[in-house]
Amino acid sequence: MSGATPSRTVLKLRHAGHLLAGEGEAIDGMIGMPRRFGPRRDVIARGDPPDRLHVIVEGFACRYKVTEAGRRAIVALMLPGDFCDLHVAVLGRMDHSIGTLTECQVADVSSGDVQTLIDSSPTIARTLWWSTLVDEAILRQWLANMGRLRADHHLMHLFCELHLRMEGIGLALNGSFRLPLTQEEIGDVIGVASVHVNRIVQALRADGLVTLQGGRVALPDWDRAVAFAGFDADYLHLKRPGRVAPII
Amino acid sequence: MSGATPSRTVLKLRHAGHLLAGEGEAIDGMIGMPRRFGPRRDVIARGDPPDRLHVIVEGFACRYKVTEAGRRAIVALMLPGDFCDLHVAVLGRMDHSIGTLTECQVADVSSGDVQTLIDSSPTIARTLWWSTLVDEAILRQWLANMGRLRADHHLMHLFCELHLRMEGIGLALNGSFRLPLTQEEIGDVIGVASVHVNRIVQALRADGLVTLQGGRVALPDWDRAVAFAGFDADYLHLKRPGRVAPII
DNA sequence: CGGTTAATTGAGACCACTCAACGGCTGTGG
DNA sequence: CCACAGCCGTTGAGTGGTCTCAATTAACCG
Repeated sequence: MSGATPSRTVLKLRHAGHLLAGEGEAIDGMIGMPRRFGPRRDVIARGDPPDRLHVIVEGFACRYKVTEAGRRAIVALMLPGDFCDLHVAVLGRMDHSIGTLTECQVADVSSGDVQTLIDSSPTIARTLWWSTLVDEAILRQWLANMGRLRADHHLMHLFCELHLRMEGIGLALNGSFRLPLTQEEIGDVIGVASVHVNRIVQALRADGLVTLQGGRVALPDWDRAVAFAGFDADYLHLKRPGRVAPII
Repeated sequence: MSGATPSRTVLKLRHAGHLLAGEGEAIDGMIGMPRRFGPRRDVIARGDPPDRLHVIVEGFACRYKVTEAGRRAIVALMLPGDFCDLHVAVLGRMDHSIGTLTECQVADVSSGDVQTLIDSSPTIARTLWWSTLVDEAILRQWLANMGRLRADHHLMHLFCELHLRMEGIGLALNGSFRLPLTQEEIGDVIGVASVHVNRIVQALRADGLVTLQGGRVALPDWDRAVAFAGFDADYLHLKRPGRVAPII
C-alpha cells in the first residue's frame, strides 16, 4: 500500500482479487469531490435518464421501488464505497430510484473516466465487472430469501450479510457495525411491517442473537447467527476472505 | 431482414433498439448446435466453474437456489432465446444453479466468439450489455413484488411480464402463450405453496382474468390484467414496444 | 388398464398484518 | 426551564393470508 489510505471503494474492490499494484490509486483518482445529501433524499429518481455515475463515499443509501399500493421496496442497500450505477447508462431511463437513508456524501464520477480506466487495464475492467456481478448475486439471494424465510431468519441473514460487507470495508469492529436505520426502513428491506420488525428484534435480542441500539448492530455470536440464518457467504464472492483492519 | 429467419435470441435483442443491419446474423452465427436436455435437468449446478456460455434455444429453463430448509426459489425464468450466463465468467463459481423446467434445446456459445463479436461492434456490445441489464431489472422487479404483493396480484404480474416477453420473441398469440409449468413450479417462482397457487388460479379464472389449461396461459382482457396486477412494463426496457400500450 | 404425477378440496394452525394507543427521546420556542 | 410537537419504538387485540397435512379426483403415460 502506498502513502494515502485507500478509499472504501478500493477496499471493497480488492476483494475481487484482481487489482494490481497502483490500480487502487488510479480508481481513487477518478472519484470526485463528494456532495452532501441529507437523509431521505433522492440521488436519482425513477424515470430520470441515468447519465451520471455516483459513488456513496459516506453514509447509507438504497435502491427502491414503490408499488402501486404505495408500499416501498428497498431492493438494494448501498454502503460506503459502493458504486450506485456503474452499469445503467445503457438503459434509457431509471426503472427505480436511488435515495439516501442517512446523511450521505456522494461523489460524482465521469463515465468517460471510467471508460478510460477500463480500457487502460484488463484487471480494472475485470474488477468493476466483478463488482456489478456481486450486486446481482446479492439481488438473487435477497429474492430467494424474501417470502421463503421467516422474518426472523431473514433479518438475521441480512445482518450476517451486512456484517461481512461492512467488515470488508473496515467498518465492522468486534462483531458490531453501524446501521442507523429505523425499523420501518429495515422492514422495507425484508418486506415486513415495522411493527413486526420490532417484535422480531425483541425476540432475537432475548435469544442473544443480536442487539440493536444507538444505530449499531452487534452479533455477539457469529456462529450461532450464521446457523440461525442459514447463511452461506458464497454469493458475496469474496476471493480474499473477510477481515480488513477496522477503521473506527 | 435477410433470407434466414432470425433466431429468438435476435428477436429479443432487437428490442434494445441498437442492432445494425447484418448484426443479427452475426449473433446467430456464433450460436452452436443445440443439445437436448430432458425436463428437470441441471444445465449448470451451484458450485460449478462458470466456464461455458449457454443459450436456451427451445423450452423453459430457470435459475434457482435452494434454501437451507430445502425450499426451492426460482430467481429467474429463461425463455427461448435467452442467454443463461452472458456475464458470470468473471466469478469463480456459480452461486446458483440453472436447470430446465420443460424439455429444452440448449446451445453452447464460445466465450471467445462472444468477445470477438463484442470487440468488433460497439452496437453489439451495447446490445448484449442491455440484455444483462434487463435481466437485472427483472430481478429487481421480482424482489419488489415478492412479499409485498398478495399472491393473486403477484401471479397476474408474472403473467403480464411473461406475456410481453413471449410476445417479444413471437411466441404469444391472441393474448395467450405456452407455459407448461406445474403449479408447484409456479409456486417456486412467486414464493407460495403449490396448494395456494391452485386456489388463486381458480379465483382468477372465476374472475375472468386468466385461464390456464393444457400448458397455456390466456389473458382474455389485457387491460384488466394490467390494472389488477399494477403492472408497469417500464422495467423491461423495450425500446421498440412488443405490443402497443393498451389504449384506455 | 394400472401406475404415476398433477390438480383439487377441506380443516386447522401460524405468521404477519392493520389499527390503535402509549411511552420515550429530542429539538424548538416561549 | 418547561411545554409541546413529532418521530420512533413498544405493546395489545383482532384479522386475514398463507401454510401444512391429508385425502380425493383428474389427467397423463406406457
